[in-house]
Amino acid sequence: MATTSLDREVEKRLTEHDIRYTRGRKAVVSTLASSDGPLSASELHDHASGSLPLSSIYRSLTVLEDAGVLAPHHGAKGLTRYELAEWLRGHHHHLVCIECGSVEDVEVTDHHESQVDRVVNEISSAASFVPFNHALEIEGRCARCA
Amino acid sequence: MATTSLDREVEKRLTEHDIRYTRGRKAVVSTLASSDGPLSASELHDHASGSLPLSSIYRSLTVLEDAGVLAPHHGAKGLTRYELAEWLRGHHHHLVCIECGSVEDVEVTDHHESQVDRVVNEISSAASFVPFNHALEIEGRCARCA
DNA sequence: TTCCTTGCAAACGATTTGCATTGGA
DNA sequence: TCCAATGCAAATCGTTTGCAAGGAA
Repeated sequence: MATTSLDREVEKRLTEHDIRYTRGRKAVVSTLASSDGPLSASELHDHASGSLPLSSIYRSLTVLEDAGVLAPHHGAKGLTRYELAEWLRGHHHHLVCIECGSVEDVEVTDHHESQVDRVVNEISSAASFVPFNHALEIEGRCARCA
Repeated sequence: MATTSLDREVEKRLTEHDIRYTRGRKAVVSTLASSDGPLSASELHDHASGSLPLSSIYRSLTVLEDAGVLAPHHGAKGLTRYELAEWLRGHHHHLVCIECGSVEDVEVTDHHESQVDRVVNEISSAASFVPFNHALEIEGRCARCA
């Protein structure tokens, strides 16, 4: 497991929070970094071939979320999947397949993003709501299932 | 429990699916109809003062979702909340409060909606994804918590 | 050494299901 | 009547937690 620049950024963030960057936590971060969409605890468990116990994965996920390294994504069947936070991965949206349940990340052009932002701000201010972030989820059939 | 036009629409839909529109199902639909946001099974249970057993509520939710009367919303803590489907409630988006966890519906003007639609279509086609629906979730602080 | 972290197993809470009973068309 | 729907209790499944052992500063 090579130390990447992402590792260094995460480590810096964790150090600021007095949290150690351990084997299990590194495994979770690096697996998520190489995934093209959010993963659940059990998917991470499978990916590690069962070497990390589920309970440890859950604990890592909680710690990393609290430290702002990961962001949760709540999906069908009550499954919570995690992905790297936006300051690490960049802002993106999700394509959720109604057929196979997969979630795929998509980058969005600045042009599109600014349009979404404007809509978000206008909707929010009309409702006296202070927007913090937004998520655009597109449901449909992925290239494989269509 | 008066029979509203909504009741008639739901009943028609259920009849087409050979499903009965019973007491428990009516209670679920009417509670959701008068709510200003999606509700979970236990919230519905509370709302009915415990008169409907949780298992029956879950079964009603499943049946009504399959019939296209309800739509699920997956939120924090793995909670699944339900709301009336769009053909009954109209298209809308959600304001999710990061402070109190409440989910509030917001109507969106046609102008805003068409902008979102365009972005959704362009993102999708670039990813060979066939969009079916979309959900814009705005996270932030609600008027009460801000 | 001193805490933080990990593993395992037991505990939890939301949701599902088996089965006998009830109820609606 | 007859089969779908309901209620209760037991079973599942994702997730959390207590506690003792292991590991990093």
